[in-house]
Amino acid sequence: MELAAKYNAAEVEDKWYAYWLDHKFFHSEPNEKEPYTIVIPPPNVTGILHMGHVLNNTLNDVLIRNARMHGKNACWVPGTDHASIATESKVVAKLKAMGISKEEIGREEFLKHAWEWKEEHGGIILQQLRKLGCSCDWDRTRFTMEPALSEAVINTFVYFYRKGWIYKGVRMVNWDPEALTAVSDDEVVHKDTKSHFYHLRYFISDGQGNPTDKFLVIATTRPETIMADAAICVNPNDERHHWLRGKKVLIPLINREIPVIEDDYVEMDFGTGCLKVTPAHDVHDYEIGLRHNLPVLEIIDDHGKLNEKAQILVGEDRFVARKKIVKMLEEAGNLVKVEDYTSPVGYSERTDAVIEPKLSAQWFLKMDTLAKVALETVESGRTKFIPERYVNTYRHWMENAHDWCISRQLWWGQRIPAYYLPDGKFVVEATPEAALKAAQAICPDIKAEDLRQDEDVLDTWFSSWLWPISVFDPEMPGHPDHEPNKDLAYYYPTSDLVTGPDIIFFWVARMIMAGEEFMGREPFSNVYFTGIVRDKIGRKMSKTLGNSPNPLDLIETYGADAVRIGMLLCSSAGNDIFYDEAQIKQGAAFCNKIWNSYRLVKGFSVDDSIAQTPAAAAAIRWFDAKLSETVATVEDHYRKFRISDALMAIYKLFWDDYCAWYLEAIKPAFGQPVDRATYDATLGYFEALLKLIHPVMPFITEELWQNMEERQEGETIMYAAAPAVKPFANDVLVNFELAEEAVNGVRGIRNQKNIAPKETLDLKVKGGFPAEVIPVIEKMGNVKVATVDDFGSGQGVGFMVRTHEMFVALSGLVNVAEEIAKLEKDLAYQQKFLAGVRGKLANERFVAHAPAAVIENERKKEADSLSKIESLESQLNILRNSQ
RNA sequence: GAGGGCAUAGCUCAGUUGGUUUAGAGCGCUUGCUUGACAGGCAAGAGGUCACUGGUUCAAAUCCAGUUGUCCUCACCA
Repeated sequence: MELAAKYNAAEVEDKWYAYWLDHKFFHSEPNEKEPYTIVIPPPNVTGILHMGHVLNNTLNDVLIRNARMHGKNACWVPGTDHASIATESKVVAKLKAMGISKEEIGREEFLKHAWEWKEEHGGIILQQLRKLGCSCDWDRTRFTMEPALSEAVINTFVYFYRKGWIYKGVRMVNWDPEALTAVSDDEVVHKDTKSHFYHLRYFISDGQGNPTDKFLVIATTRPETIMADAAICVNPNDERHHWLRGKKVLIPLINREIPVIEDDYVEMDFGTGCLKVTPAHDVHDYEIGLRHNLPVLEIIDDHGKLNEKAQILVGEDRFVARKKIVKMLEEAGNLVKVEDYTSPVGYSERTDAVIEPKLSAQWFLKMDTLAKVALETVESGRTKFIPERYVNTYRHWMENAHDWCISRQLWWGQRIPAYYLPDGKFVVEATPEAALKAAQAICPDIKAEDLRQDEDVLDTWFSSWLWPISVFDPEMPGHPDHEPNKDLAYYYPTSDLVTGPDIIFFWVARMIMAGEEFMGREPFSNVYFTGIVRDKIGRKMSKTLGNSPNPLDLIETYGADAVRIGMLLCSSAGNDIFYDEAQIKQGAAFCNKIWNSYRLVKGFSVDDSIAQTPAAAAAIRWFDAKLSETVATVEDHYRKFRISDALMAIYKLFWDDYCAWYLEAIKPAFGQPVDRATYDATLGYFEALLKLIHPVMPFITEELWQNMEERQEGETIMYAAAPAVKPFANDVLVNFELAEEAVNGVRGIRNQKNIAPKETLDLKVKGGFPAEVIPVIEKMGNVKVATVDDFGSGQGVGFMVRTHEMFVALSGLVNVAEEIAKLEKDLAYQQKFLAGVRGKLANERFVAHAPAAVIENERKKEADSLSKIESLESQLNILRNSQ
């Protein structure tokens, strides 16, 4: 096959991806082989690919392809997440643009729109993953809201309800006034926000609802909530306020009378020591209210606007109301002062709206047992975290886990299977039919139309926590007695999970809980936490900053292999990634290097009749060992999830060892053919290199592998066996390194003296140097080597390769005074070094305490140093005599 | 406020349980090369008081304590 002069990534990538798909190479079925399983962290169904996905899925693909080439039955299950809040708000926005509100059209109509949206946008991100080269088993693609998986979720709800771990309760929840739903504690982001501390004067009531001239001062950041005040609270130990005992005060502007109460919760030295208690609109106030039996008066509605119970400013948004009421308070003489104040305020993770604490009826799942078990899973090491330090974070959360608020006031999601009877009682059943039956057991006359299903849906994480189970066997969850089906029995537990640390609680922890609860064991053996992708100067990638490149543009420009390399190059586990396009360029350059190294070899003409050169023989002996050594290193890196180190080891093997040394050593002179043995060995090494790098660069490796010889239809590098480690002699490596250093020495001298590489030099080497690599030195250094006992008195420059002395003969080019100065400097250093080593060896305590190997090493240093000094002195003598 | 991570070359990072002289790599930088696959290349080179202070040890980038800087997680005071 002819090979293009340049690598055309776009063409090659589409061709081979289609080929892989056609042959179903990504598809896995249970068989007798050992499984290697990954479930994808399901991206939001409406999402589009960003750099974080690129990093995550490249890592996943590297692991899965590597496992496949190591003979495992590799299965990577893809899919998407219905992402209830994110998707619902997108659909709401779309409808809004069309002038439609969701309340107007109702639940069923809205869901139709949502499904339409899903059908239209849902597949995009999965298509984009194909561009990246991801070898997902697309036949197994799942969606968290597809019927089977939804059923699993509902069954799970029923299961926990029957177990008594799900309960409905009125709680203070985090209300998102924009999305109009409660969100869990974990979905609230606290941000320091500039606001004001308003000091307000509350007058003491005379008992008839009239103000006296006495007053107290409270400090608040939320003056718009004073109409909902139920009491003023002080610390019982605060003597400054004892005079207030039993008194009542009047809420400014509306003059409603409220009591002064005492509670330890109030800090004496914060603010004025007086706290206004607003049970309906603050979590702590709610608790104080419970302790003191205070009435709860809600004055803010679901949209964050004041309602009629506020009496004033009705219908105003809470923030507008704040501004207005401050003015009113000032005019009424209740405003003492305003301070600037910065305090943490909760925002909704999804909509960025300020969270409003709100009292409402929600469903909760008890966490205590689940968390305890899941903590043990990780502490025992049955699931390992990489990097390990995330175990600390995990433990902290697990030990403080609150019950999980699982209901959401949304429509896009699995609807809670609770059915209310007209009298307010409810039953929990998986289907309306079962619910009717259950209801009739309570109240025999009841009919289907009398039952009303709960309006709320379940938190998205309540479906994704089943992911490693439900993708294989959707019937499994909720039926603990159910025998796992064939797939689940084979693929569960999965092997590795690659995800970001930001969802360690949302998702990872909860999958472990579900895994332990339903399967009795961990859902995965290893969790690899990636870092967050940041830009070059460390900022998070974001749409608003515009610092996030479109991965598809990058793939188009540089090729998917280059993008994959670029992301992997500087991605050690758990460290944030500083994205820089230069890394992708480096990846593209590497593709180019691989391509051209193959073009060189392909261009050789082979002559079966000629013998192998000694240089080629030495190079082959060496590269054989070097390859094995590197493969061992790479495998070790993979085992430890040091993916970027594995990549770098292969990169250097390919570029430095194979291209710069091996190919140069075996390359025939221009116009000359190469012998058969060398040619075959070279192609063999090239194929091994392709296999080694294939998990990282799937496309170019397939292209070249297919080009190397006529392959059968259905053959692929994807299933080629990874190069194995063969035993090798270490001295083969050491001897070649000596040759490299000798060549480097000669090149250094050329550079220094401005001698053209073409000019052949005479190199004298003292006896004892390994003879087998001398042809390599001659070829690579363009020198004629003579092994001698003595360098004689000719002009030239000496240097040392470890303990071996070398001498390049040069006439007329040597500045004797300069050389002498250089040698003297080296000599001085060696003498100082020797003194250091001898000092150490003279130290009795060192000799007494240090292990024998360390002392032995010091003695070797001493001997080497002595020999170097001797050599330097003899060279100096020669030079001095020549003057 | 509580807990945790990190601090090594201009940048991004290794440094495998303390022991090779002068602490490594990739990129970048400097210098020189139409070296017959590749200028997306080749060759040579410069560049680091291992954040600071103290301690343990025969021996510390590595272990311990403190300081400073930085990042993250959790909680949150009205």
